[in-house]
Amino acid sequence: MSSFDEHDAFEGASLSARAMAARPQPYLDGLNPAQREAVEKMDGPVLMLAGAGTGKTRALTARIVHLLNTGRARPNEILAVTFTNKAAREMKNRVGSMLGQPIEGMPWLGTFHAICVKLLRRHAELVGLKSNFSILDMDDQKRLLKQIITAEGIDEKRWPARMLAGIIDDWKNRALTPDKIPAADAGAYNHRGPEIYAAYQKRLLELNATDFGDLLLHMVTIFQTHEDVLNQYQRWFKYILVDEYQDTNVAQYLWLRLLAAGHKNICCVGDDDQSIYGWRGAEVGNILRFEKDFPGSHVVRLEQNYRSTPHILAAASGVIAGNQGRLGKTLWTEATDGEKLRLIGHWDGEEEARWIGDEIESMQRGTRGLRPMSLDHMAILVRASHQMRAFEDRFLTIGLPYRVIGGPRFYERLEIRDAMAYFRVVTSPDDDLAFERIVNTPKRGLGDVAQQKIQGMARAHGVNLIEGARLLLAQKGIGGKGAAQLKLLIEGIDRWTSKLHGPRLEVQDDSVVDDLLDSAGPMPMEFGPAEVSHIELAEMILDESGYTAHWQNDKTPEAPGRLENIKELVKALEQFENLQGFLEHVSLIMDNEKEGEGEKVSIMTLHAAKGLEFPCVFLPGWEDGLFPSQRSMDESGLKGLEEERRLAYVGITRAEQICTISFAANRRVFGQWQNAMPSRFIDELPEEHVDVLTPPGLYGGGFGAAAMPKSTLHEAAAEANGYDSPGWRRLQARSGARGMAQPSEAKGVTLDMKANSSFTMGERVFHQKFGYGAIIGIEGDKLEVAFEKAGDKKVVARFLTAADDVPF
DNA sequence: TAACTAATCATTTTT
DNA sequence: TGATTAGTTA
Repeated sequence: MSSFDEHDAFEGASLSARAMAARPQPYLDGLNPAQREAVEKMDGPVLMLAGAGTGKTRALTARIVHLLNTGRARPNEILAVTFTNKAAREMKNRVGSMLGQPIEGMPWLGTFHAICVKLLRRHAELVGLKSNFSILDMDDQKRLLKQIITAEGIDEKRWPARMLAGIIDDWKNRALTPDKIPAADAGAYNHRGPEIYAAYQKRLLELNATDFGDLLLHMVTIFQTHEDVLNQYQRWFKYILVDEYQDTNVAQYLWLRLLAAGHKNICCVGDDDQSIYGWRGAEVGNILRFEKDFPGSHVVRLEQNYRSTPHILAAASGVIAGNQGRLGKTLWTEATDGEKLRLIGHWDGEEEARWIGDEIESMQRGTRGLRPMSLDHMAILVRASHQMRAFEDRFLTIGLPYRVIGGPRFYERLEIRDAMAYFRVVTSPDDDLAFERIVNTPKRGLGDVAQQKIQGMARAHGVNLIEGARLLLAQKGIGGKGAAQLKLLIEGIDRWTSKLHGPRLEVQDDSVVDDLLDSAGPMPMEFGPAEVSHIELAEMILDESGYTAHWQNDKTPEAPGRLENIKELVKALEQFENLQGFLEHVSLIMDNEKEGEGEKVSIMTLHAAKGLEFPCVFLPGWEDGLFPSQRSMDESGLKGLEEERRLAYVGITRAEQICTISFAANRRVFGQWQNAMPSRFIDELPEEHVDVLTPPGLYGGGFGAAAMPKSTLHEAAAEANGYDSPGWRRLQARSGARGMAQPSEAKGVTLDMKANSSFTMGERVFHQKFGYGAIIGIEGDKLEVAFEKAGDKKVVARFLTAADDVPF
């Protein structure tokens, strides 16, 4: 470590390569042979096949450090691409700590999207954009498409904008510009797809905007049509590293291949068994084809697992073995002990949630001779986000702290999007979508009619909406209150825009692209420093527009929270140099990693769980149709099923020590009760690595000690297609006898007796739905209770029980 | 123009 | 079932 302090690794680029090689290489210590091979094989294409939990990130970061340390590349000559911002951040941190100093000098470590934005800002004019283009989110994208569809007179009921957005995204993922749509796709969207796609792209250019897919697509187009530009970057990026290569789509693949064609030093890391984003264009084929695509490549397999017990690995391997056409890996571990996977069936989804809640609480306490486990070490991984609700409901009721990962995102909230739209209007005046959003927010008396007039004027003169509004005012095309308000708004926008920049400077000569490549900054400076800080400007915009006041005057209960969020937004600005930088950051940051205090159980989707690990993992909802998802199977057939199976593999391999799989016979879907068979993946679990748990009994395990016979798994597995195995039917019948006879409030009935005994003021009580609370009023058998989570409620005594007697 | 009511639709997964 | 959206009415 300290050796790096003595000789600065970056400045050392001037030293001879040999001197560099002589440097100590502590980061190589402790790598296993495969990892070490992946680090030291620096030249030529390398495919690092890294199974779950095999120390992939460690190898990847060591490789970067090794490249730097041996003088093969300067920090800014390494292109390191990840999929998520989180992964990028983590890599940055780990490289930094391995080097013993922060890495300011790696401007090209980031997500595909972030790197493409940076590139596209520099070459925007090559595709008809200005470098201050906006990045539309999916909502804007949909609104724009809707406008186009409506203008085309298409029945939006039959051909929804959503569907069109999906089709266009798909084309962009496949790097297809409107002129390259294959004949096979001509029929898309009622045969109008290609044509409307073209119109959409045209409109985006007019708005000086891109959508997500464009960021990559435009860069691929530029590379394909401007050899000089491509050559510069090919020469510049001496080494390329790609994380999660199995998740790349065609556009990303092309982008990488174009860039790697120079030095051919590309190292792709991935795991074909963890490819779970096929639905959004990822091509497992990319990783499967690697050796063909990059001749002379070297393949390294990381197979030693440092995460899970042998039982968990064996179970995961057993499941994934059902897939065809894998590159093949055999995970192994030095660990010996550990519990088998646990499998349990439930009557319905609520019972499943209840059981898992109980289980979590008892693990937290420490049961069965196990040490108490922190809630932070437990996670519930679901297939679809709607499954989360059952757990949230239950955990709220029993007061179990939880955190939802990947839930509604901060930047998707109404007030945040509004505020951002104001900023966008100022930084990118052509962004009509942003203007539309704010023109009547807060209410300015500018309704549909007025907005139509502005639109019409803008279209007639071929200008943006702001100019359109200006013309409309000048021609007195609008009157009354609205006119005055609109005038105020336009004046405001002018004022804010003028404060955005300082005086204009001489524009730099952009002849030296290499200089640009060196810098991490977004753009060459064209303006001097602004007189007002961007933070002050933001506050000014929000105040003067009346947006802040709008929420201050709002009396709905959520208004204070929204104001709070806006405050937070402004605070977040501090970390950026200007509004543009901030907007860009926000549009690319999709994660919401707010670490609340206190330990909490994590709830997330299987997709969100990729790359994470927990000592204890619950995998609920393993029912055919839900998981594997019916939709996946319908849409993509065997491919879909295999992706679902990989999802199962990802889920199981998240667990370090304890993995509990469960399923329910009945579940409410859209308010409708539906029943389902246990997932076919359950049958694929190797029996010898699974313990089948007893379904929870009524009144403290009354259903006898006889566990659901172990033969269930076996029997079900034996019947290749059938799920009405005797064992399952038995379970169903049993649970049914209980569940049907005494529906949801079975426990409540027993409680009634106790509930009738009198409560006293201040007593701590428990309610099935509202959770814990204290008695604050008594009127006969009606009690007023201040619930901790649900607030004050009047409740009939029979629904309450003393908190000490809390059931199950 | 804005607030209310009815109808519809959705549940995969996200940079 | 619940949220969002379109359409209707005041």
